[in-house]
Amino acid sequence: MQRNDDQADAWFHALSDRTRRDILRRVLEREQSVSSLARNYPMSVTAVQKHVVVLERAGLIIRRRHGRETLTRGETGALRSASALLTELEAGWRDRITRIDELLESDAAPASSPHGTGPTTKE
Amino acid sequence: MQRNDDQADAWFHALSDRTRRDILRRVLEREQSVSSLARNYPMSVTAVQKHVVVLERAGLIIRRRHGRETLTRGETGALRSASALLTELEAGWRDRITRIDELLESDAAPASSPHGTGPTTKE
DNA sequence: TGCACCTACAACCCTATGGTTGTACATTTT
DNA sequence: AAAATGTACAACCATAGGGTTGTAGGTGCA
Repeated sequence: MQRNDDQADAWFHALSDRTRRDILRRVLEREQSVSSLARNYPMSVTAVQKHVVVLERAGLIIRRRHGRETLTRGETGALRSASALLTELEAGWRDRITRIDELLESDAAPASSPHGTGPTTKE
Repeated sequence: MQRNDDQADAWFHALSDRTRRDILRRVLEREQSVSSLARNYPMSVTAVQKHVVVLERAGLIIRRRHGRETLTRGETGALRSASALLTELEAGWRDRITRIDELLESDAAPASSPHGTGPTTKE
């Protein structure tokens, strides 16, 4: 149950930055390398690379090595789950929200959760 | 168009904190005062009050004065819009995303947008 | 009137976040 | 082989974020 909160924290934090949302938009359309993505923004490649890492940790994208470049593609499953979570929140299905993992039909591996201990919010 | 990004920034930032998501969950069920909300969390009333303000600025909740207390209730319209945005993102309706305002059929007044200038992300 | 309660807000602290530059290394290309 | 490209990562900086305490004012009630 704590794990779901971590997951949601990561999702929404990743989505709270417009650059990251734009990156996500692009890699949902087609797989792209970091440097090709970076050309679209007024910031360093490193900055974009960091954004990509954040998206990856949140499970919103998947990266694979291809030669010297790292191709990135969007992970629609996680996005769908995030959307579903909001719908559940609105609907008040409080106790069903624990089942987020089952919503992920894709192979999205959430990777590590860098987010530390938050408030105990449990009830 | 910039306004939509501000709106989305506010939405997802507000949702990125588990305490705020929990507060939102509660006030979607029933209208509550700040101090009554605060009793559920291991933090000061002031901290909770700040969270409530963040949610309000994001347009996710609405507050009204009732005597000495400030009652808070959830705003389902904004939540629905945020969910719709994710769906659009996933579907790749890139140019339709500009219409967020129309998605808000409710009377959700987005209030002020304290979020400053971000990256130019436009394309 | 007096006291308790609810809220608001300023000031402060520490950590997280988004950005930078610089270095290092693997892969392509010439 | 040499140069260019793509990534990764460490170190650093400034600001935003989440928390605290303290002060102050409005409302309810004995």
